[in-house]
Amino acid sequence: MNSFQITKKDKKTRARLGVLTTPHGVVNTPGYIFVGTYGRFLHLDHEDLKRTKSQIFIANTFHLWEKALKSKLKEGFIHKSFGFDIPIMTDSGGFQVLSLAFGDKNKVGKFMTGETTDPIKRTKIRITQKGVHFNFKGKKMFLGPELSMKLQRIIGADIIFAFDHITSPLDDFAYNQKALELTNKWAHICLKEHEKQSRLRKRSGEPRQMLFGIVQGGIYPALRKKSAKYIGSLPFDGFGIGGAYTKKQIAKVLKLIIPHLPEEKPRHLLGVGKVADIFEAIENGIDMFDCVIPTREARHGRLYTRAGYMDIRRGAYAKDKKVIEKGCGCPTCSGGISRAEIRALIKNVDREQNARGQRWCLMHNMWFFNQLLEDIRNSLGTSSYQRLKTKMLKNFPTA
RNA sequence: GGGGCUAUGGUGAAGAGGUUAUCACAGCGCUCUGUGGCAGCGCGGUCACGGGUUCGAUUCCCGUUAGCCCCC
Repeated sequence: MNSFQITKKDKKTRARLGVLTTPHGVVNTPGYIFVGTYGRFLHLDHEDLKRTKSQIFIANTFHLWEKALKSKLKEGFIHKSFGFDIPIMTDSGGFQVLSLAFGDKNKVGKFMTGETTDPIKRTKIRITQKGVHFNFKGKKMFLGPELSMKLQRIIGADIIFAFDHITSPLDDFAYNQKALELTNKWAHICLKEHEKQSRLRKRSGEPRQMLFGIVQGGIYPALRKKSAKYIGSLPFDGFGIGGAYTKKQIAKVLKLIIPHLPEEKPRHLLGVGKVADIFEAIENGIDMFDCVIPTREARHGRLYTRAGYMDIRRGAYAKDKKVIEKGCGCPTCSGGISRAEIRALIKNVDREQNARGQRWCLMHNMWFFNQLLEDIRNSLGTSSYQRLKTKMLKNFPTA
């Protein structure tokens, strides 16, 4: 029921085309994975999502934790409770609890944008061999590999991730080395617990979930290489590449680790997906990636067109009767919804009106990225791929 | 014709005799990378004009102009 077939390999790069099959359908790769943290997309219903050509999405264990435990749905919680019948994956929650310590003040998140070089002080969380203790909304909580596997089994996505230890770009080699040891240890615990959970699922007739291991190692080549070799040798169904980076380091990291991962298994780049990143990742052998950018920016009124960004809130669009992008096949543009109409809605302080505006923006951006990926898949290995890449990099200069 | 009130960035407002004049909305620009939501950050003003009081006025006084209101 679960499988990954590589259908074509590019001769010049590490790029490949593939088909990932899950119990809820297939995913053509390389594919874009939108982030629906709470198991759904704000302002979009199931039909809306389908109309954006979305093949799959990713939700989050940390955010679904409580709801899943309270749910009376014993099997297939995530698909049943939100009514989506496409493939879904869940992140382990590791990133969420560990990045609590990164802190906003340092401007250190997944990417470092601040100037600071002060090391991270993890005062808000306590990391042990078993997992992460942290405070959340005034409550003492704990999440670790074993619990994450249990939760992800209950949530019931088609693909789940191992619980890993992400580091910050500000962590030194020694810290990254220690963190990597934990990630490796936790990988074993996840595999073991996953087998246990899979037997439970089998007993109730549920299909096996694919488990992806995660490569870490920060910005240190030696650690990345070591991590890729080690995690790649374990019996995971696929691999995620995790971590926080300074800008422009993703490509270097990918070049280093991809050769050490099993060719026949899918590779997922976690949390990265600006336009330029897409090409970089695919050419380095990535099959899928998730990113909040398309949906978050849509909610903020930044729309994507082949000619570049467009902030629909600008006054210039107040009386613009044109659609966002001529010839675009998205539900918004093909439905003839004008720029002026979308602008008026998204600028409206009324919650419902605003939500309607966000819905048009979301569907457009999601379509844009799905269509871009489809075009990439169709053109890979030909000169039109290069033309597409050149054009896109020119029109989306900000990484 | 007489009397009153007001005059602060694009708009609506706040403000105090003395360092970088406040807020909201609009405008413009930037940002968003393992996301919940009308986002965040930044840039636009010398406070109608002329004169006076004062060490010093956008803030006090007079006049001009404009707008609003009342009376004849």
